[in-house]
Amino acid sequence: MASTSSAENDVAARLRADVLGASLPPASPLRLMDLTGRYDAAPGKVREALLQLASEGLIRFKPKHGFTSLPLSIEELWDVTHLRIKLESEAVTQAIESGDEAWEARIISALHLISKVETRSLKDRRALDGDWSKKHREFHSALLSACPSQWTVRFCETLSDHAERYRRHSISVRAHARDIHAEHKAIAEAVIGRKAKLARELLSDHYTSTANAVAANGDAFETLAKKQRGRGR
Amino acid sequence: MASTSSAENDVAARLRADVLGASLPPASPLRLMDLTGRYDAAPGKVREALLQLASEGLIRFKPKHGFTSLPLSIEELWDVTHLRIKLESEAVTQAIESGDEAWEARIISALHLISKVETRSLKDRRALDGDWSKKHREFHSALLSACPSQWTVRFCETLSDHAERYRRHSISVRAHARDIHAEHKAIAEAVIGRKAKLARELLSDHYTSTANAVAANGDAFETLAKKQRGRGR
DNA sequence: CTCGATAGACTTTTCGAAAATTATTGCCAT
DNA sequence: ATGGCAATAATTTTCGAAAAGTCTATCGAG
Repeated sequence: MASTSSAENDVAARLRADVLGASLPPASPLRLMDLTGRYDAAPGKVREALLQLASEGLIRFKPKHGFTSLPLSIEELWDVTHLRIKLESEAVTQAIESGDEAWEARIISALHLISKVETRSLKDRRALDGDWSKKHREFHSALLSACPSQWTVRFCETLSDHAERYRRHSISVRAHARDIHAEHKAIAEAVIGRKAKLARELLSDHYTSTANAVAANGDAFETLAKKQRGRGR
Repeated sequence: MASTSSAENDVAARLRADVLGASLPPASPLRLMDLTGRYDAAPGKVREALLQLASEGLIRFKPKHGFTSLPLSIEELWDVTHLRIKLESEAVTQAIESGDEAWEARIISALHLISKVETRSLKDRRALDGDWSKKHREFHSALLSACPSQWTVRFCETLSDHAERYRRHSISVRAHARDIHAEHKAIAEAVIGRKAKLARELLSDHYTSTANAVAANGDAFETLAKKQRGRGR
């Protein structure tokens, strides 16, 4: 979360991208030796990366039984979504109160970069998901970057990761790209215009409709999870 | 947080107790080899424990420079306190809505155990801090144990750890023992009586007055922190 | 006397094989 | 057939020495 300095710990970063990016099936065991092969790293290094992800709640760890990816559940989806709305609304309100021009510039910059990726994705329509997700994350992070409460933004980032895991597991991000971009633009304008109440409402709608879209495909992963669970025991 | 299975990983538990219990000075480097001696464990094991604490934000980690304990700052104290009030109020409200008899029993049980420790501390007045803190933590945990939002509970526990770090660094917990016990009793009664609004107010007062007591001694650790910081660079 | 570079000491980090633990398979008795 | 038991296989965990990196102190030049 705060400790991965990008170039430093490559394995942890790639592993996280795979967990978040739905490259790994949910609720399945993550065998240490498979991963040493997959990432070409020493067992100890992989173990360290796995432990780090476990501490963020992205995977589960049972002391002598190894690691497993988490199942997806509709209840947790809504838990994450509701809490995220609550915390992020608060964070944005505080950011609006104490944000300066540099903060506004960061938001506009991030919004621009998202739209760049989106236009690019019209031509080259595969595998932009990772790129788009990164810019999307940075946009929401920019919104919160003027919030004086470090703990609030930290929790928001954690929830953001988990929300992304659900999003990437169920829907193709490009599916509703146009709508989403309009929403982002509206949010950015409300925030920079210092309209806290409007911003909160837009943010709430934004996350709620995303969660609804995920939940619509939710039956799929619910049954999948059950199947996996049944096999596991 | 969730991954330490008590007896399993001894070093991490002891290290955490020392960080929370103010046995280690704030804002000072945690040298790997010192700790291997202190806990009589292999370097790798200590490193693992250190990384775990770093992921919880209890210590800082710079990739090739090792670990340092965190400084104490009044701003962070209030950040933790305010967010904790917000989240824990919400969690208690939800717990009140959906708690059953077993939940009520857990609260009463935990309250009883606290008072036991407090009466015991009248005779044997030293080194009960660790024991009292443990029971105190369990009481607040019991309050939240019927909250259906796992994420809210998890964040509350993280904040609870950090609040304890501040408390233990500045004031002797027994100092206001009688007042605190009355507060706990009042909170328990409000919660079990399903008076959500009252419970929220009491909880808020409880944490605010603790934070005030810590902040009153705050000048001490602020100057200490400055001295350490000046020496460090 | 100040500044910069180089050598040395000290810390952290990595790696891979050995050890401990758990899961699986095949077998025998009931 | 079924249920328990033992041996085997697979996997995780540990350990310590070697390697890479960082900080400090000394020495020489300007």
